[in-house]
Amino acid sequence: MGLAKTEIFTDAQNEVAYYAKAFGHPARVAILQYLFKINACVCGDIVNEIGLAQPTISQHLKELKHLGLIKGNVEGTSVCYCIDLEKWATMKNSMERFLNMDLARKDCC
Amino acid sequence: MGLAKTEIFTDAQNEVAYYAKAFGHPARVAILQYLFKINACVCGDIVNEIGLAQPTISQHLKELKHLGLIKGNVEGTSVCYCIDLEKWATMKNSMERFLNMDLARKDCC
DNA sequence: TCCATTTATCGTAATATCACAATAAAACAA
DNA sequence: TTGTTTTATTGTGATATTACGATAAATGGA
Repeated sequence: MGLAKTEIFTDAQNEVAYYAKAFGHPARVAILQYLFKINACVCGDIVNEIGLAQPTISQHLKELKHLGLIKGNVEGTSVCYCIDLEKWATMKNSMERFLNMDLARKDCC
Repeated sequence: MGLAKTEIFTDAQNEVAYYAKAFGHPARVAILQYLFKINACVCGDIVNEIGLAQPTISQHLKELKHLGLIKGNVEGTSVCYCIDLEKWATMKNSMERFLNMDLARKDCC
């Protein structure tokens, strides 16, 4: 079906999956890293930085924007993207709660 | 194309994407949480715990096993799955390095 | 106004993912 | 051996993802 049965999972589980899915493509990982590196907000030279076509980058940016992890400010003919640090913190919280499951666990099998 | 251009990204970027992709489905998140919760290793009552058909669970388990995050021990007719804590730590390291990009960053835009 | 620049959107081809019914395979019990 | 239980595999339909050429839309400058 290509369609996950989100109804049967908890909000927390769906949230982890939701964010993780966004990081499930190296281009989006690279875009986020680049936006963090270039402290000042940067626009479409992301296309030059990453080796993908402009429509492809635009598509990835749209997904990240939809998640709320980045914001885009229109500046003349170009758009300046940057990380939404508040949202990043929220996401990080959710992901870390998941990743830290191992603390408090003993060995197995 | 439905095919990511992994060649143009760094190993670290691809690794984050690789793990994140696995967490990109709530069923796999739920399976891992369940395996952590049931400290003793657990077999196919994962199917009962999660509300998905047996072949579907088997498929998700296969992916997690392929990643190395879980191990399966055959015990008679059933298979006992458990978290591979060592691999989990490796994965966590990779993910946290990515998630902690924000430390050391100022505000933007 | 007309053109150049930049980004977004559309359309589409190739591939991947998700879910499950049907069935096979493996192991044990009677 | 025959049946039972448990898990894996196969096959398939529905949908999602990735990538990009072509084009539209927006803005500023000549």
